[in-house]
Amino acid sequence: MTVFDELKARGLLAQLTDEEEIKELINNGKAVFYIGFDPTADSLHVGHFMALCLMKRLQMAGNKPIALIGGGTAMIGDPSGRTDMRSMMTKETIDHNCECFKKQMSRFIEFGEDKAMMVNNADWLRDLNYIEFIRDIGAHFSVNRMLTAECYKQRMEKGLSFLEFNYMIMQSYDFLCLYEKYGCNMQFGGDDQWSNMLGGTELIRRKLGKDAYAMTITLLLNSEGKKMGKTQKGAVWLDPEKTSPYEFFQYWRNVSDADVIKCLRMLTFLPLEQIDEMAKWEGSQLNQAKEILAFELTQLVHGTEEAEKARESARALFAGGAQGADMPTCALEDSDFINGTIDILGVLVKAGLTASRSEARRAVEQGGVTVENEKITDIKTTYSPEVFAGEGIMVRRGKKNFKKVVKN
RNA sequence: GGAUGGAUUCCCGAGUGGCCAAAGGGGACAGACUGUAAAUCUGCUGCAAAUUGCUUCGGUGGUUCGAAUCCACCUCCAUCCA
Repeated sequence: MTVFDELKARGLLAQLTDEEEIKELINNGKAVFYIGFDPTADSLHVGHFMALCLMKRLQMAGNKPIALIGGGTAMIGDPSGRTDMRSMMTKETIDHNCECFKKQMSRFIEFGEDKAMMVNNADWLRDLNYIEFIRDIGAHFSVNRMLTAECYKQRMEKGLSFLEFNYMIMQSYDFLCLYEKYGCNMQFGGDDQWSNMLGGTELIRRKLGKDAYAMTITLLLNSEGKKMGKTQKGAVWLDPEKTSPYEFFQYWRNVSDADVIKCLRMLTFLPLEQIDEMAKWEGSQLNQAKEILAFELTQLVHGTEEAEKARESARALFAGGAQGADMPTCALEDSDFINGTIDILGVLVKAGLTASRSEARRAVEQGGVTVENEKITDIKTTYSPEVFAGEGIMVRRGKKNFKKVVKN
């Protein structure tokens, strides 16, 4: 199966400028392509992960990837797919985030001579001369056309600043620069980037009279049409400090039935035949598919060892087997004890299982708190330091939030 | 620059002097049922030393016994006119 066919079969392809031409290029390893990542946070998340996987797949087929970090474009903020303006980030924050991105990306993609390349558009965007730029580049853009672009339409109601309006031009200019410097003839990105990407191919045509191509990846939406990889706490990060391997595992372990197969196809490297086989599973059997999904992804992101640990912990907790040694743990200090005891509310807050004592109180009152598999019903329950000695105790809020609490 | 409308809790949105920690909906969280899924039902949703106290309705001052609500100024947003 060719790369192109595989991508298609996995449902990764959304929109393409020229299917035949792109197929030809990537199947024969003739593409030099780039994907842009705006450093809007200090860690990559699942959305980026899909793009990185795509890079990897294409690299394996002999194509040359360029990872572009948007140290320049992040100064503006992409209005695509947003209903409100992004908050402005300082240069320092952006630069810090760029560094974080670089580190994380190197774990997935091999960079170096004849391998993948990493560039930062801050290098050419931040020092642009305004007048020169708008004469050279701005002249090729029609405001009328731009306003009809989907990414701006959404913002026509809520308001769009001139700053953000320029984002498309910057991204188009990136493509032009990469084309000229490195012969980059293709751009990939999320489906919400489509109009920005078209801006680039068009700019190259107008400016240089050459053809360049663009292709978007399907956005990973759940069955309710919401972007996956987001929780109420925020994104599911790839940084183990921000989203622990266990939490990461659990996120995928908990996707709904309707989404498992799609996720397996789009995110994992498992052979399609194997996934097709799983697609036949029904009912509770799908639970196994979820574990496979969670394991595969955790392995890709955090390595085999962490993936196994996460799987063991999860099995232990939910299947009621032996307690996993790698449970998320929280240690109490002497100062957490008042008059030699700590109450259940204090334990919950300290363990990060609830945000406040009020919330902890509610959780207990509603019968959602369990300590060492015994339901706690009295909010006045207290514990002395000895209880936490050695292995510590298992505190649980709700079905899926566990923490082992020990004392130093 | 001018005119008008607006800013309320995680989000949408009601509230135009005390009965307001603030209706209703969504979401989140917890319980039941299940398969760590979905759907459904129930509870719950500012903080705390918890029949009470404290902080919150864009910001700062003011009027009043009492302000989310009235007044002044400021900030931001939308629409129309330039």
